[in-house]
Amino acid sequence: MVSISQAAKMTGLSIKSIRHYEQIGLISTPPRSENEYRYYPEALIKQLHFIKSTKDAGFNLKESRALLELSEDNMRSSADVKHIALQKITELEKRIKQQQQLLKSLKSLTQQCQGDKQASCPIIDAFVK
Amino acid sequence: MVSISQAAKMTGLSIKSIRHYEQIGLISTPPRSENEYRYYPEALIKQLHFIKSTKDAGFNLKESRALLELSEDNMRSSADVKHIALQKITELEKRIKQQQQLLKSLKSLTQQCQGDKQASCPIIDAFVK
DNA sequence: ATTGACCTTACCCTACGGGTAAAGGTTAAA
DNA sequence: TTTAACCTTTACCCGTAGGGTAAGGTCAAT
Repeated sequence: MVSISQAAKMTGLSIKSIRHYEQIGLISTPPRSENEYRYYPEALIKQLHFIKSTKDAGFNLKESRALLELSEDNMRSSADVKHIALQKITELEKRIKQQQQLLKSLKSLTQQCQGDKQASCPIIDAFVK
Repeated sequence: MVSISQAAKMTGLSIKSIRHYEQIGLISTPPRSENEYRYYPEALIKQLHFIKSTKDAGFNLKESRALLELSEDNMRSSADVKHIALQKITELEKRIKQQQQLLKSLKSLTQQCQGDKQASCPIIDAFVK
């Protein structure tokens, strides 16, 4: 009979997030006590743990949903899981490269900038062009 | 007398974005013709160009706003600009590191996964724990 | 006169909750 | 018994940076 705040503490999620996941149908509907308070049986805590893990691994809620469904599907093939992971890897690699590019040009501009009281600034100049 | 679609083409922004920037007060209010169509004088096109450049450099609209204000401030000190750039650099470095961590663990998990018809999958196992 | 391309406002949608309100429940101590 | 402290509920608005779409006004050419 764990309450939502206890579930939050146990899983590392916020109360807000837990209710949000319920609202979008990501997790099963928790039973309610007489006073309408949600409570969370084992199975639900496990779902929440799972979601937290996938989130920590960089997946968004849509991907977390797919992974959760796969995790609960005894007939799944590991190929399907691997596919999702590989997509995320590709995405991460692309994003990282982009950001490294940005970082590089930003660093270069910043090094050229005096950073003093003068108004002249190569960073601004680069954006005005 | 360039129209909004012409302004969009000239700057590489979307029409939607241009109207959005106006709505949030990021750029000056464009004058309207008799039929209420917006049109964009030189000065506005320059602002839009500037915003596009800062966006491309990885800044968000709040930061773009600050940079645009600095760019139009003759009394600015380049130190203020450099400060914003340095913050962004720190942020980018942090994000890149995080994502590299995620990428690493995801790659490791994925390599352990057979990716066949079997259900057993170390990726799922990692999330269940 | 009609078509197609353009413009307008207005509304809903995204992801992931944070913040807050207003209302009510539970528990333990004074 | 009351009170305080803490818990829960629903419900709304806020942020990012616009995308999508509807419904309608305008313009130039056919």
